[in-house]
Amino acid sequence: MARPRIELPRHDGAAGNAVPGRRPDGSAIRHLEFFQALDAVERDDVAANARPKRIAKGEALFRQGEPPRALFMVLSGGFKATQVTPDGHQVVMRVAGPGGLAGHVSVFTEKPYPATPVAVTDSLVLAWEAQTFTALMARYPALSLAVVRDMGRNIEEAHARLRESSTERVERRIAHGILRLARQSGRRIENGVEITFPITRQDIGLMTGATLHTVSRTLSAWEQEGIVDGGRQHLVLRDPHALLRIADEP
Amino acid sequence: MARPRIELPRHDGAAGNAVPGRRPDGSAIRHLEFFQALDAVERDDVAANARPKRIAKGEALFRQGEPPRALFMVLSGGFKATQVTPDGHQVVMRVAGPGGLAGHVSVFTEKPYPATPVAVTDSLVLAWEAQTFTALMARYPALSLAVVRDMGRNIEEAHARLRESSTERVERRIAHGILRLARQSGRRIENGVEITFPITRQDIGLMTGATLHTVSRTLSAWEQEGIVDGGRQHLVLRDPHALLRIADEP
DNA sequence: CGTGGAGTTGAGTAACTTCAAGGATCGTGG
DNA sequence: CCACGATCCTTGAAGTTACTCAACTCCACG
Repeated sequence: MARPRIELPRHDGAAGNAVPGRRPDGSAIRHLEFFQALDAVERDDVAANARPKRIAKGEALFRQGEPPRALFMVLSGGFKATQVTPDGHQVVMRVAGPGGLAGHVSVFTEKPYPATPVAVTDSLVLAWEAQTFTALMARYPALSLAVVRDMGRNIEEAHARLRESSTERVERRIAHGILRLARQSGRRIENGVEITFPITRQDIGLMTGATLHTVSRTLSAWEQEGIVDGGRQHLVLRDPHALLRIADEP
Repeated sequence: MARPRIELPRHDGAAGNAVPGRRPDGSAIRHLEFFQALDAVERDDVAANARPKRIAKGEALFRQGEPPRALFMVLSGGFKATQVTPDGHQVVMRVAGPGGLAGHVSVFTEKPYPATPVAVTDSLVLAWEAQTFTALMARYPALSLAVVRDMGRNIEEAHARLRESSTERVERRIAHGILRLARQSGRRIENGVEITFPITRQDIGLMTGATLHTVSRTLSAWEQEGIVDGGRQHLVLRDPHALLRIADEP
């Protein structure tokens, strides 16, 4: 699973990290759910128009405020997109794993990127120039529909979080946040579900609208009850069903 | 501006309220920002495939939980989309005025409608069958791009609210909520901006994650300071600049 | 002219945050 | 290989925001 650490990031940000070697074809994206509705020819063309890039752990794909020149799809690794408010607060808007799009919203609305997606692991992404991708969408209706479906899911998730954050107490929000993470990057193990995404208490707080203190306290309590098993940047759900109960009941 | 009260809603919900008279052509939608990127021929075809419907004040366009058979565009009037949580809480997810889409997200994700949009005034909408609209999108790339742009804005708004609800105090959230309303349905008047959308304190609370009590207290305080002028289901911003200050400063 | 939805206002309190301090774990360089 | 700095995590105590509970007023409409 561990990908060899890459040499050194050149320049700042994502610039100039193109993967040496062959240009991508359909085989790189065939397995992704996002592209299922495209046929082989379409996938090849879409992939051929992208540039692959490696992003080292801790590097940003792009930065909040920059004009949206490109849009990305995560092939491997993962990103957390954090937004900084004018007064210095931070929020984690989204975590994206393999198959996730990033930067597309800004490309379509033609407004600056609203957040900074930072790689939480060494990652591999495909990058399309803004105009290239919209041209592809015009050419392949199936691609447009895939985008629209993906954005629809984004909206539903955002609305779910919105609903949670204004009707639910912290404990339940944290439960929901963790379940969402598990759904997105959980792996069944021995006895439980492991969250493969490296994430701190702080991050969970920024995702659920709580302080890291409250998150820590809550997770400690759950650990007492055998519901989860925590570690540094690491979390295992021992009893997901109990979490579901906390998330959905009184 | 006042549209004559329509006779009587037949059946329940939105069924059977088709407007008698001519089928729509491009002229019905030409002025809407959403359709700007389409040419006249495309607009005609898109409009010709829609059915116009009148929805009386208080009626629902569709109901949360129903399968998404159609998607709608508001031509006149307005809707507030409220979602009811499993445990009985309510949230106002969105208000839509002329030019706003409704139900599209569910059509694309193929999941049940997540909320119930209720007309706050007698309203006129266009309705497209789900398959009809996706077929139109496949035929006209410009339509796809318009949809994608609109959804992008939805996402940005949802994220903005999400950020607000987890980093800001009630007073600022209320300020933001009211400014958002004003931007969407505000009308410049004598001295100030009137919110034409009929809305209760309760609704504002459900939009901003506050109780109606807190909203009432806050608005009362602002009224004292001459920032707003309130009435029953009615609100005038006397000093929008002051609200901006409250929304964006310490 | 009464009824019910909408709005106002006060008092008490719970849920979280803030403030504060210390402990655990990682990885890096000597 | 071990020491040390930087993160990350834990836990206690004090402090506040905004919610809950409760009572009352105002207005629009039939």
